[in-house]
Amino acid sequence: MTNKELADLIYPNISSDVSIYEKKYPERNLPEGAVVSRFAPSPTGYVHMGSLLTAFISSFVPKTTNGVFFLRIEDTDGKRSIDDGVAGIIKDLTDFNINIDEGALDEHKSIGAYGPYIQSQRKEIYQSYAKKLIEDGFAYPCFCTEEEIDLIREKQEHKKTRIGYYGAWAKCRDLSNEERAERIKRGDKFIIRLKSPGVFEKKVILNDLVRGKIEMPENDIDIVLIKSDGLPLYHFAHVIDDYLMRTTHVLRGEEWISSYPIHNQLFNILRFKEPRYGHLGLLMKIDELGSRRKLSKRKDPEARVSYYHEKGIPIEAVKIYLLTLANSNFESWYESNQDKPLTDFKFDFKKVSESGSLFDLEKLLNISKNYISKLSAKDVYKNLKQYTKKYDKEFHDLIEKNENYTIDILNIEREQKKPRKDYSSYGDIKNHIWYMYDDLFNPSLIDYDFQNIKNKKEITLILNTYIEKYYSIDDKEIWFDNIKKLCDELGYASNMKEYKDNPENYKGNITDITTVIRVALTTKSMTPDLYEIMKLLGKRRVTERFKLVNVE
RNA sequence: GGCUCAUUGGUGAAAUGGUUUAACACAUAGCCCUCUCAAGGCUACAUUCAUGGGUUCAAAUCCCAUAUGAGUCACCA
Repeated sequence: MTNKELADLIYPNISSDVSIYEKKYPERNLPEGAVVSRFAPSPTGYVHMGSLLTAFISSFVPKTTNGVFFLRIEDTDGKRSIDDGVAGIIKDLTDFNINIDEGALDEHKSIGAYGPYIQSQRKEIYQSYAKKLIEDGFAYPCFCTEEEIDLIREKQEHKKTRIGYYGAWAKCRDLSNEERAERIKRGDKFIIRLKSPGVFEKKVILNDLVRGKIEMPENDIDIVLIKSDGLPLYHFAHVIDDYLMRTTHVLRGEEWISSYPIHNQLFNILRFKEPRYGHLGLLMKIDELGSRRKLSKRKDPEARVSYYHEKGIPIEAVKIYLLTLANSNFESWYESNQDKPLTDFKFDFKKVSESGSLFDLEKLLNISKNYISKLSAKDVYKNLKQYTKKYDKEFHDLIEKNENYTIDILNIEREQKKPRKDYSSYGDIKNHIWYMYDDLFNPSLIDYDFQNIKNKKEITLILNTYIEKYYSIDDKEIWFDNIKKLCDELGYASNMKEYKDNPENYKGNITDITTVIRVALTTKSMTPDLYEIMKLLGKRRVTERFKLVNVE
């Protein structure tokens, strides 16, 4: 019995003429140096930050080279796929402004001429190539059960030899076609395995975009090509898809390095042009015991893309952070090109970190702080409104009701060469400005702490004297002069240098006085510029809040 | 266990055989400025690049061994 006859028996309704696919998906007509890259996740739930990083880089490079970035859904494992998985991925991507040129839009729709972009819809293509491989003697049906495979592994472990289905261990490899046909006709379950021509002692070299040359043994394992459900395994699907979709650059996590020999072998056997590979370091985190480990979706909230939305960390800041992790020369580039779009940055694979980066939330927050500080108050307001609409409805309604007032608050010490950097995220803003709103200002719940001045009578005296004789908010200098006069009248030093020289001459100094006023107005001893706050509060509210203190 | 990769300060890292007594950024500490805070300015923070050998006039940079960490060895991706 010939291979062809066997192949026809296995796939009677599939054509092994793969040239139709070659014609259907021709080489792309793109300018010299254009990169075609892709993001190929499984729909297993929300996107991991590490995946987002590779997705981001994958989308970034085509943009700077006039190439194509596409999305392919790898759902060949029915057990892992979840409902709405595709929608979740697309949402995470669009939330991070990662736009695809081609690919799946949802379970049924897609854009681009190289589809379908969902692997479960490409079954026939894979089977067609599998059939061809059987005809050419590079693949065969394997009837081993799970138990038999386990047994082989046990024996190998016992003998301390390499584990896997290869060489003499591959029981079904040397079955005769007659025997194969007989078992198929008998209805035995089977899968399609590669008849690997590899020799373990020989080496293959991966010329990695980020790591340079890596030498590995050839693959000699008869890996599974097609599972018993008729769908391909990752390796087979990857090779066929990225060839047919004319991918030029495959960017993926470093966990894939060790399967490169398989991919290389498959590309050779199928006579496909191999794409370039870039293996990115994994995102790490220090765990409770002080050792490094992979950032885990299950254990670490910050591994989830949704975490940043909940916190209100600007997408742009996360992108900037991701780029600083991804490319070591990005940070200095950004430093001097803040006004330019991120896509102007020339991404360099050689500048990609080879070891896994520690994910540093602190640094991200700092980047976020800087980023927010450079926005206009109006933009901050807009983003804050959008954020609170979803995560803090009460505050959302409040700032919407007081739009201009809120913008004024957000503008405090903003329009200057070195703006304040108070807010590390939109979720953080309320903590900084809640006291500006009467609705949130509930001093009955709070203990005032006036710091140095503890005497209630003295506090009342300061506040009363101030409001009666020295209150003024027309001009910052006059305002400050008045505070100084208040100090002089009550026996506090209005000049700090003088106070430092002769502290015994005074009851205290100007900072004690401003602290009393500040705490009375805000309950906090640390706030932005007091003058600005009073100006926005206005005399009515200042008086009211002073009275609240007096009541005590 | 086999194979593979990695290892520079608290963190991200630069440097790829010689202007390095290791850049820059975050964090930390101190000082200055100052109505508080934040910001900003200044200063401090690895005599040393996991350890041990070797090559070289010269090594964080090349080689070997050891240690540690990571990844991978599925009809998962």
